[in-house]
Amino acid sequence: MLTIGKLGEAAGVKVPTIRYYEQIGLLPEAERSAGNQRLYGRKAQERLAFIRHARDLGFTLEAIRDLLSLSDRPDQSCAAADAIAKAQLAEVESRLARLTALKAELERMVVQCAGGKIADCRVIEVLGDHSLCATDHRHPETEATQ
Amino acid sequence: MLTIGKLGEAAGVKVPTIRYYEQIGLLPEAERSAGNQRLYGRKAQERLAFIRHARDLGFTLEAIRDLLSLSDRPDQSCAAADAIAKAQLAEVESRLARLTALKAELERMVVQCAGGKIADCRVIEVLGDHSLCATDHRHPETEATQ
DNA sequence: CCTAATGTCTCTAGCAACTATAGCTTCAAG
DNA sequence: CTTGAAGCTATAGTTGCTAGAGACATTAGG
Ligand SMILES: [Zn+2]
Ligand SMILES: [Zn+2]
Ligand SMILES: [Zn+2]
Ligand SMILES: [Zn+2]
Repeated sequence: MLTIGKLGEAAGVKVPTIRYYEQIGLLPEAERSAGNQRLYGRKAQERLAFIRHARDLGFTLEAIRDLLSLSDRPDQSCAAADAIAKAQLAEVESRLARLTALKAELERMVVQCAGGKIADCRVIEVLGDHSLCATDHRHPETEATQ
Repeated sequence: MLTIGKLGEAAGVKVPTIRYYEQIGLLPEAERSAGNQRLYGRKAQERLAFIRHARDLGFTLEAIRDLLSLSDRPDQSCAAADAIAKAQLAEVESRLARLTALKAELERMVVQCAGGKIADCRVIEVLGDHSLCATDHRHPETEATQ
């Protein structure tokens, strides 16, 4: 059995984060020692590694909660799990597209500035006027509504 | 002079967001009408457009605060402004690199799953074991939402 | 001129996913 | 046996908003 510190070290997760995961019900309540300290076995370790890995891949805690409860029912179809992964892939792809546009725009700004006074700074100028931009990089949420 | 609603419409910023920007000192306190409602002129409109555009390009409010105070001093060198833009570009580039690795890993997961029971699901399997991954996508830099 | 509908006001609380602090108790090494 | 690290709980802070409650202001229609 591991203490919370050892578990965190093993999984690459900070101690307060583990307690936070327990608090929100992502990890079950840990066993306690005689002195009221949390103790973890192999199962908890695997569960935390799963969470950590999914977080690294950008899944939200809500998605991870669903994936975990799916993984607890090995006999069922994996369609739901695959759908969550596909949604996450789509999310990553859309962020990638947006960031690519952002990068292009930022590069343009930075390259075009000759480096003089603020009054002539291309960075400041472009920030004040989107029509100087080459791409439409506006935020999806705000461009769709209103 | 515009009311807060008209200003928000013009700039593509929601009304509570404008009040929030004032509250945190990003926008100056607005003039008020006889009935205590906020009124905005051309200068405020430009400032808000600047903020909106910089947000769209992924700058933090803190960076925008600095950029705004720089843009208020047109005689000074623009080196500081350029540095902020370059830092933002670097940030975007590093997020792009990470997201690219994530995308590859998610694609692999999704493609490899044959779609049967959870017990055989490649998605669940890979999430539980990073050593099944082809790339090292770890190290979670702050996953800012954009 | 009155009324109804919308717009605006302040204030508070909530969202994700942690992170940090304070003030304790428990544990392990020397 | 003492000391310092590690653990405990509870609360508050982070970023950039967003949502709600309950009251006041403004505007369009009849
Ligand atoms: Zn410049
Ligand atoms: Zn632009
Ligand atoms: Zn599957
Ligand atoms: Zn991995």
